[in-house]
Amino acid sequence: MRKLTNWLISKITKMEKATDTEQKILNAAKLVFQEKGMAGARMQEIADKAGINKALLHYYFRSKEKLFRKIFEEIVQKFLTPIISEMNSEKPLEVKIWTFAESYMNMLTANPHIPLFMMHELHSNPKALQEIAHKNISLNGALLQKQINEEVAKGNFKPISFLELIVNMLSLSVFPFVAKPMLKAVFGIPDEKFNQLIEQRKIAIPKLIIAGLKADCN
Amino acid sequence: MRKLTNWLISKITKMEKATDTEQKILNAAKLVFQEKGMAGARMQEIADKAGINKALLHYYFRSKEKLFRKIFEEIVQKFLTPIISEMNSEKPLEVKIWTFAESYMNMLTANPHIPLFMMHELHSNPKALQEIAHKNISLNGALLQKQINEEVAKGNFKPISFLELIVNMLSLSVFPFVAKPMLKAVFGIPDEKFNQLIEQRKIAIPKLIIAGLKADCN
DNA sequence: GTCTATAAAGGGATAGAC
DNA sequence: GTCTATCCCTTTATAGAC
Repeated sequence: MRKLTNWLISKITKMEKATDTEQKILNAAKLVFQEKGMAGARMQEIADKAGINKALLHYYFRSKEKLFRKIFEEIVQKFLTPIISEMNSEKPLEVKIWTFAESYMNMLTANPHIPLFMMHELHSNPKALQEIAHKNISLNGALLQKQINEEVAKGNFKPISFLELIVNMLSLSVFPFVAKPMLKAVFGIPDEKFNQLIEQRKIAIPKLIIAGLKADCN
Repeated sequence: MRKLTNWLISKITKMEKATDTEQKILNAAKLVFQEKGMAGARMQEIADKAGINKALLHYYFRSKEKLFRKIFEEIVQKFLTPIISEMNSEKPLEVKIWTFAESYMNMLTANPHIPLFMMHELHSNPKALQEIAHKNISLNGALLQKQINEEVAKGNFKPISFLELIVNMLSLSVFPFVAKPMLKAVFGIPDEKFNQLIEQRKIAIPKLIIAGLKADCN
């Protein structure tokens, strides 16, 4: 009986330690991969940041490749889900435009490295997304286009394809985070001023997008 | 006399070969570095693409680091010079906006990998640009701001900082090239449709920017 | 200048003890 | 589960012949 109890305790302890360690690894890996990319990341650095050693990394995730995929999938999800679910919602078009900019830039402010990381890795391995993309809900372009066309019919908006609209919104929202190092260097912008710029864009972007849509602006 | 002639011919031949080989290396390195980034690039691949062997790479450029810097500087120049010289020109503001979008996207169409490469490398080594930036002419923000303020005073434009304006123009023009792999995967866009999108944006971007500036659009 | 061969370092992955 | 020690392949860089 005593033996059984000890066995249980040990088992549970190990399980807790396991999930704990696994989480520490994932957190460390997320940091390092986002900072250096797949090619630039070093298993040693991930181990150090997680407070363990390389061997244990391979015990949990058999290879660098496997560990990377896990992180990559998670980040792709985080990047795409908000866009897709917002655009697929039944809200009125103008509401979507307003809420998307604010909520998305909030997410990016909390995770500023996501866009550049994702774009870079996607560029060096375009097939990687194909599989992941199919696991997710996909964007309902038809719905969005229908909403646009309704506004056009009412004489409120000029015609535009949903793709153009999304590219415009993504460009204006995401690019500053991708270009942050350049903006800092070329214009000498300190962090504080960058944050102000982002804050201000949560309002400026919807305004710009809508001004571009309005039929009475030539 | 015959000997001297031969020596000269050999010397000249070697010189020609030298600049020729150097150029082949630089071209190959440009391709590989842009495709894989500094960390992902392999000297072997550069040598193969240049039609020579690794040893010769090190003969011309002592290290991967040195070769990379050369390429990186050239690309930064190519990315920044058009923006800066266009914005520093004395043309009227609206003309700048129109010509920038078209000429810049033409350059990017011919060199589609430049933005992502530059952003990625700048992210992993922010100090690198500091030195390069100082070698170049810098953007004259005061001139641009003066032009904006004049239009505001005339009642044509709403107030905006030159930084916001530039970030908007850069975002809309550059982001599609950075996001191309994602757009292809998520929206299933083939190359041909992507090119159409870019072509169409040469006109759509200036229109959008100016609609956002016009005082009579709310 | 260009090559082949090789040194030297880096870094992912495994063996085996605890 | 976690560690130390080590393997071994990859990749940068150099030596030396032609």
